[in-house]
Amino acid sequence: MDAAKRQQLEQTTRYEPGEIEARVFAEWMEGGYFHPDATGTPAENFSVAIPPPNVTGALHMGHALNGSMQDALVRMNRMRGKNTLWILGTDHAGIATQAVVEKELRAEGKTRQELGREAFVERVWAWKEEYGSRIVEQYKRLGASCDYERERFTLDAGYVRAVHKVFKQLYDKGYIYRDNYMVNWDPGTRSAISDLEVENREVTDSLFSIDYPVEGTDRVLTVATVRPETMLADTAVAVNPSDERYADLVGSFCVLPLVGRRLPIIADAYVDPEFGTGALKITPGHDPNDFEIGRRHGLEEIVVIGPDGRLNEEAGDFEGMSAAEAQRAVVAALREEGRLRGEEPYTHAVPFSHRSGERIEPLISLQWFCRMDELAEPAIKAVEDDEVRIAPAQWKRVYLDWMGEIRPWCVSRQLWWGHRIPVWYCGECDETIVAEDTPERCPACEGTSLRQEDDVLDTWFSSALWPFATLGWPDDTPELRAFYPTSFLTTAREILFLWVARMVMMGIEFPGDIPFRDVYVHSVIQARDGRRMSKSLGTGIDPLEEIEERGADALRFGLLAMSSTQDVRYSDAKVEQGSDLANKLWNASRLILLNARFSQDQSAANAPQDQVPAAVRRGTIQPRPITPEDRWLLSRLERTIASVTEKLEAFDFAHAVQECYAFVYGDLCDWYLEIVKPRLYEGEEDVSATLLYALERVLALLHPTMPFVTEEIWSFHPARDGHLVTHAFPTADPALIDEVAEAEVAEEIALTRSLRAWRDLVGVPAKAVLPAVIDGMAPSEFVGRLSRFAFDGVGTEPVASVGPVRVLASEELDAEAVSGRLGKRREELTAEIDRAERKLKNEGFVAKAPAAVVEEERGKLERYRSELAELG
RNA sequence: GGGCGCGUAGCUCAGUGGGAGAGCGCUCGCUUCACACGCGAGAGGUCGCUGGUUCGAAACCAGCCGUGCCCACCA
Repeated sequence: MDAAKRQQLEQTTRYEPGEIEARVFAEWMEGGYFHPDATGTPAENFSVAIPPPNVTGALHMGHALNGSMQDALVRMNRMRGKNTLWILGTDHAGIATQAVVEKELRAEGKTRQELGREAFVERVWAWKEEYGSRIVEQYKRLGASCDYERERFTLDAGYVRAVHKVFKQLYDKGYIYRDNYMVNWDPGTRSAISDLEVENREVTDSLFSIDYPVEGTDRVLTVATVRPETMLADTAVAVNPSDERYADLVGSFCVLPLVGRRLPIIADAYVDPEFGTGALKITPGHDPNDFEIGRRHGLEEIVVIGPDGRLNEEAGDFEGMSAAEAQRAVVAALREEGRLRGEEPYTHAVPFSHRSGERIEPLISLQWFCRMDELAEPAIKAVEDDEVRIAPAQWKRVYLDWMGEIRPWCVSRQLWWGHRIPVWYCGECDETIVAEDTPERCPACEGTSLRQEDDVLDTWFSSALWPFATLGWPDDTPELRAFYPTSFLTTAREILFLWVARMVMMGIEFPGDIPFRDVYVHSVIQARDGRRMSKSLGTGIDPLEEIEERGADALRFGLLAMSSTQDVRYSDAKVEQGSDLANKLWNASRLILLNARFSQDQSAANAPQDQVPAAVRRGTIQPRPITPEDRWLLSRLERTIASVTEKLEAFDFAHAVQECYAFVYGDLCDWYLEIVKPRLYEGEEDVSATLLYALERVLALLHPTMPFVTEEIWSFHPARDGHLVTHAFPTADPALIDEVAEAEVAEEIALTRSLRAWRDLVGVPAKAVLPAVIDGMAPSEFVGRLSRFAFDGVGTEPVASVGPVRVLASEELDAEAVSGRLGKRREELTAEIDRAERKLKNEGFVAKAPAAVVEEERGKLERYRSELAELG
């Protein structure tokens, strides 16, 4: 360490992340550590494809949590010498992005229709060029060690090729088809959306009962509906085939009020005879169930509500009204005709668009669909066989249940921004051409008047290709060979179906292998008050503000600490705990680095080689334990390394970081550093070596979760040889586990604590050193120093016992307080003895509990009794 | 309607069969030469309720109460 660095370290008594993070990140980028060569095999390498954020997005807590988890694993594996790739990029996010640009246009008083498709799409690209990399920059603030040189976008040229190839192959296999079918129509975006983009909400509507006269009789069938306006499109009335009340009417006709259309009365098992009157009006054009029934019975499909949510020319007098207006008008007309039998409040689940928030209008339209059964089959097997492992375990079940009932996927969207469907229609011979590249002429008639399909693909169609399209598929690239399948995916559970399942299906179908080995479904971080974090509710907490305030390491630590398996409220205290830890590390390091005596012969070029590849620099300083406390520290450290590693590998990030915290605060700082301070100040080389060794390992162990502070401290370490990012991740060394030293020092620590507690309870002045003698053992020097007792026996009468220690009378001691404390201790012991005795008198316990447990209880009783006897 | 969670200290959460834990907050004492974003010592829980299994239950089982999420085509 040169003089300037030493001075910097001496003067900086607090860790200040703000000044450091940007510089450290720039060093990493300059070093090219995040940009691996495409060499090796997927089995040897480690790779992760980031869930691509929307180009319109700003980093939110979900990203920050997700990113913290991925980065922890990515960094750990990189430090293990694996060729590690974390690929990132953004999603074109059809609806969201189109909405942002349309809003801009509106502010200028323009619409996209005025602009025209081509100009509009150009405009969106311009927007993307200007703002699209914002979120990528924000990931850097978090410290995410992505390969920023391999950034991808779901609409870049290579990606478009992949999408076209997939579409064509699925079409050629007969999975993709075009059909007039009932879809979830979102009047807000004026597009069809998939089942997964619909959310059901409880709504209270009116349930209307309407009389439909039966033709040729004076009977009526009373039907119930919450959507009376759709009656204009009714094409039948259905009853249950076993319903005797109506058996004689099946086959005859009703007359539709207001319209006069003849409606066949049909029998279908779907109808519940218990509900209402047991007669159901059938509207195949505007109800998914009725649609199914209609197809079963070959009913006419009439559509009265158009894509704009208004009634069309089929609606006669009601044309042009909105659905709500039409409802009022239809009800009024029915009432006038005396057909309205009743009206009552009715609460039920109603579909709403996840995208626009508007109520879904189910209607029949011409869309592109993808049949999923065949694709799902191997994707089910992959998860059943744990080729793709989903954790926590309950999500495996959820995945399999959903996949078992998978339905066709509506993949077309009536938008302009996105992958325009690679289908062309021939204007001359009606041929439909599906091609990867724009065709010159019709292959059937050689005609050249080809018109491309207007619709674009669902954004998730391209997202589904993410793990392999980003690696260059469909070309056989070095990246694909080195990094596919990827190793790990972490995701929020809400996109398990929307995204994860589809990647598994597409991965197996196209590159021919699963897209990732492990999926970890993480918990949701809620707002501080337990509500959802959401922009619209104003409950979001901005991770960048938190980074600004406490540092990226603090936020990362906090989020990981919060992320147990259950959903959890955002906790400022956990983030603060992270910044406390960073500061603690910084200051403990200052103590070590400014006082340790380092000489080159400590650096062990002959360090034992283990499994860490040569490409990774390994630890360079060897410890020199000479006391039990040294061996204790090293033993505790190795245990911590083993445990933290195990937790990280099991995606148990919360416990991993908490254990790091406990080791640094407890074992290292509260005890070991306090214990060895005298030796350190004397310049002892042995303890210096041990401390530098321990610090190196601690920094490496913590680097995956707190990369900035550890990298910065490492820059002051005398053994430093390059950045910490590529330093070897510590492997626990079982040779350093020392049970004897651990037990011995643990006992001395316990004694120190009880001596301190005793003094506090008796009210001894903090600085007073109390005379005492100790029976039977010669404790380490630190026990007396840290508890401020002098075990030299200089003093008068013993006045109290604390374990093996006899405290001697001195003027600092208040006799009354001492005897008070003594009495309290007697009470405690009596209670404990009573408890243990009762337990041991229980015959069932002695007979059935494991011998070790009984023995332990006997030992305790023994100890309590003898302590009580000593107190007199 | 089906499924999955959760209910533990004032707050946020750990803890899957052998004497209730962490962080924050609170109380008391310390400007001890790494750190006052610090150090030391404490107070504070009939572990939602009721039954059951067990020598032993916060943990396992059943029921109930409260609460959250996912899936679902009864108008």
